[in-house]
Parts: sequence; structure tokens; C-alpha cells
Amino acid sequence: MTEQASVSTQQIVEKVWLSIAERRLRPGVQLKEGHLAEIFDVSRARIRQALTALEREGLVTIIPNRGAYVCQPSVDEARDVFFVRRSVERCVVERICKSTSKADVSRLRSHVARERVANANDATTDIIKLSGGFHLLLAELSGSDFLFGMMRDLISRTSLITAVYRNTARFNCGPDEHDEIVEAISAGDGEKALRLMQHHLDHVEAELDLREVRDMSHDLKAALA
Amino acid sequence: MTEQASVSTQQIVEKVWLSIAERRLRPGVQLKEGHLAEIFDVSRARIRQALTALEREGLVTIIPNRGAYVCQPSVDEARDVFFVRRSVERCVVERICKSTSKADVSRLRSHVARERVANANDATTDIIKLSGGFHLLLAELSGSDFLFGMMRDLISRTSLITAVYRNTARFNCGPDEHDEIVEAISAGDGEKALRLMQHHLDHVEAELDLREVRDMSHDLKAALA
DNA sequence: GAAACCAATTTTGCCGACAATTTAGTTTAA
DNA sequence: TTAAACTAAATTGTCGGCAAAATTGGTTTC
Repeated sequence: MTEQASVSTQQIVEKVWLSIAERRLRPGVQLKEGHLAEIFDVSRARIRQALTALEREGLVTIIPNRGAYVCQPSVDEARDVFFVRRSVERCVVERICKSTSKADVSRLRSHVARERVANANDATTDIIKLSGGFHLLLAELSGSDFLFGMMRDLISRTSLITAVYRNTARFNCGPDEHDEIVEAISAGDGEKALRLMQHHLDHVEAELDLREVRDMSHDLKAALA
Repeated sequence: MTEQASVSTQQIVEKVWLSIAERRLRPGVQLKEGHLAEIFDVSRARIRQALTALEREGLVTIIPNRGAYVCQPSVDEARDVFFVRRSVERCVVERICKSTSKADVSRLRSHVARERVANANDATTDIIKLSGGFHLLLAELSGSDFLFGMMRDLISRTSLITAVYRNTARFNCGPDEHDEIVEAISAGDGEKALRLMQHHLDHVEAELDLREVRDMSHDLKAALA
């Protein structure tokens, strides 16, 4: 018999995060500690940790004595996130363009290459992770820890918003626009990189359907399977 | 006999936050769960919650299996926080200037008035809370939940940095500069408000002594008394 | 004399169980 | 018929205790 190592808090967070991003867990669903504990086969204490982490990332709302629910971002909140993202991403690109090393460009290129592979294979999970990861990598290369943390928050919130409001079947944060941005940075053309980034964010936001959605899935166990 | 209600998690966070901001808890000090539990007379579980909250605010670092320590922000990290603050505060002021109501200005004026009172009375605790609160109020009035949350993070980190690196005895975030900013906003002069805010942040950063500090206080109980 | 090792103590991580609160269902009265 | 009130079930909040990991202090060895 093999010793069955229990699931870590981080793994639970990622699993729930993915389930939300892939629209298997719908906004408004209550995440009951007991159910999750049973599903992941861990104690409720660990579930609790995961839920507070998810609250910090803006994916769930915890109401005292009432429980944790998948966030239902309003249209205003969605626009708010995109507004802040525009500012932050501008900041990031500006900083990167001030001092780019060859190693940085190489990391960016290899990341975009992985995005292409995921897209070619239609690997939904990888596509979601990597398209967010691109922007996260940019923040990392900007050299500001605080911007990095902020981008982390913004990306998880954007994932939720995209999951709720997107109307197209395809994920919109494709590798082509990422690629253009990388090449502009590599060429040292800061102006162009900034312009491309703004357009990129415009496209992502433009593909959202900003009508209110009220939908619930009670199939918690199946969604997390 | 009166029923002794136990201390809430939030109260513990605030208490530790203040102790750090007032330099009674020095950077690098380990915050042992057992000791804190004894000091506040609560269970370790609640201390644990408070510590994770403090970690999120950037005031303590939690190392797995090793414990929680008061953060020791490096000079680079300090500059990083101020860099981001400049961008965010610019964003906030721009948004406020676009649409200011009389009620907003009135709230700002009354806040600055409270700052004046605290300064006149030399009430250190109030001065710290209110000077941060001014910037937080600006973020609130900007109407962006995300900017508000970000400013919350930035302020707590700035408090830590100020506690570590300031060389003057006085707190620098005085009400006079705040007052000027409010009046510029009230007059609808966005350009001036922005300029004043930048100068204000310059002053705050300029009064920091950016040499490394290595100091520890073991007097945990006294610092929290 | 210094480095390495080992045991005893301290501290963190985790889980199960109990208490408090909320929710859902049923009864009762207007 | 409706609404309030009461009861039972379910869910969250909290605590104490135990296991695992790390620190400390002393001892041995080279």
C-alpha cells in the first residue's frame, strides 16, 4: 500500500481557482466547508485556510457565520478591475522598457511559445494558466515586488470576470498579441509596446458580454472532479 | 462578575499593527503564537488568523515551520512601495477630480480637522491612524474598490517603512499638506492637487533615513501592553 | 579549540470534537 | 391563507490536545 499524502492548501486553492475559471463553479454557489473537506479528503481546518486565501484573491466572499460563496462581480466591479489593470500594466511595461536584458526577452519568448503549444492542443487548463502567466511574468520582470503582487490579484479577478461575462467560446487572451508585445519590447520600442498592451486589454474587455448573469450550479462534486 | 468577552481577531491585528507603527515591536522580532495567545488570552487558532492577516498586509513574514517575524523591508522594497504609491495616488486624485461632490469635500475637511486636533494634543496613536486614514479616505472617494484595497496595503506597508527608516522624531504626514490638497480638490484644480500630492509624497520619502537597521526588542509583552 | 552530533525542549501544524449560530421545516394562531 | 413562532437539522466558529518539525544546549570527537 502506498502512503497517501494529503492535498496541500495551495493545491486546493488552485483546484477551486481553475474550477471557477473554467466555469464549472458558477458565481453565487456556496462553498460549504464540510463538503469540500469530504471532496478533498482533508480536515475542515485546511479548507478554511484555502477559503481565506481565495477570499484574498477576490474569488470568494466570506460572510461571517454564513459561509463562503463564489464572488458575483458586478458590471461596475468588472470595469473597475479593467481600469486599474490598464494603469498597472502601463506601469509594468514602462519599467520593463527602461531596462530589458536579453535573458528577460528570452524568458518571454519561451513563455509565448508554450502558449502557442497549449493553443494548438486546445488544452483549456493550460491556456488559462499560461495567458494569465504571461502578464504575471511581465510584472515579475518589472522588478517591483509590489506590482507583481498587485498583478497577481488583478489576474485572478480578471479570470473570474472573464468566466462570468465572456460570450465567445474561445479564450481571448491569445498568444499572437502577446507575441507582438514581446517583440516591441525586444526592439526597445516602448511606445509601441505600450500601445499594443492597451489594445490587447481593449480586446479582452471588448469580448465581454456585460449583462447581468444569474446562474447557479449545485453540482459541486462533479465540478471539482 | 462581568462576562469577559474575548478579543477579536481584528483587535489583535490592530494592536500589533500599532505596536509596529509606534516602533515598540522592532523588525525581525519573532511573534511566537504561544506568547501572543498568552498575552491576549485567546486560543492559538485566533492568533494564527491574526498572523495570516498581518502577513497579507505585508507587516509580518511567515516562514513555514519556522514562525512569524516582523518584516524587515529592505531599502529597495521601501523605494518600491513609494514608487507604486506615486502611481496609485496619482490615479486616485485624477479620479476624484473628475467628479467631486460637496459631501466628499466636507468629509475630507472634517477628517483634516480631526488630524489637527490629534496633532495639537500630541496623540501619537491617533496621528498615525488619521494620517494614513486621509489617504485611505481619498481612495474611498475615488469610487474604485480595487484602488481602495490597494491603498490599504500600501499604507500599512508605508507605516512599517516609516517606523523602520524615519530619523525625525515627528511624524511627517502632517495635516497642513493634506489641507492644501483638499482645498485644491475643492477648487477643482486637478493639476494643482496632483502636484501637491507628489510633493507630499516626496516630503514623506525624503525624511527617511535609508541606512540598514539591525535592532531587536525582546520585550514583547511590554511593547504590546 | 572548533565542528559535528545527539537528546531535550520548544514551537508550529494539524485534526477531531464541541459550542454557537443559522437555516429549513413544521406547527400554531390570527 | 398568511405570518409568526417554535423545533430540528445543518453549518460555521472555536478550542484543546497530539504529532511533526525546528531550536537549543550539552556532549563527544577530531
